[in-house]
Amino acid sequence: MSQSRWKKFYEAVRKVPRGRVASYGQIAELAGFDGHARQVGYALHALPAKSGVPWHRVVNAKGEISPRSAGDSHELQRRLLEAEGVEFDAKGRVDLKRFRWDEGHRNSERRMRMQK
DNA sequence: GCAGTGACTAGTA
DNA sequence: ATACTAGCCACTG
Repeated sequence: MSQSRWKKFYEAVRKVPRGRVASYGQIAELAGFDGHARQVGYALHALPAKSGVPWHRVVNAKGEISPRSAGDSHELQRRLLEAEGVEFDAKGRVDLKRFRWDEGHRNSERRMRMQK
């Protein structure tokens, strides 16, 4: 089944640390399917709620919670993220400069220091 | 196999 | 800054 393909995405999502977010493209790249950002979204869409995958840490490239075609999961997503300490601006976007997760996260600390 | 669809992105206007 | 466009590619009917 195609699930095995999505499993890679799920594993990648699981790597995102608490209190951080990653973009769909980032997840795809991390999973070894660079450029398949859309499929990440599709995979998460088909993801069972009880899978244990922190899907709520995945946002689009703008740091925004991508609009769903249906459902209220976007509200849940925001609640879960705020519960982890992720802040949203007035437009409902995450401050990527502070919360975007970098694989190398080499500049994380530097950013922390420079952080406005 | 073709056409429509989408929880995306990077470009362009 | 926002709005629209064209690539993108796997899934579905």
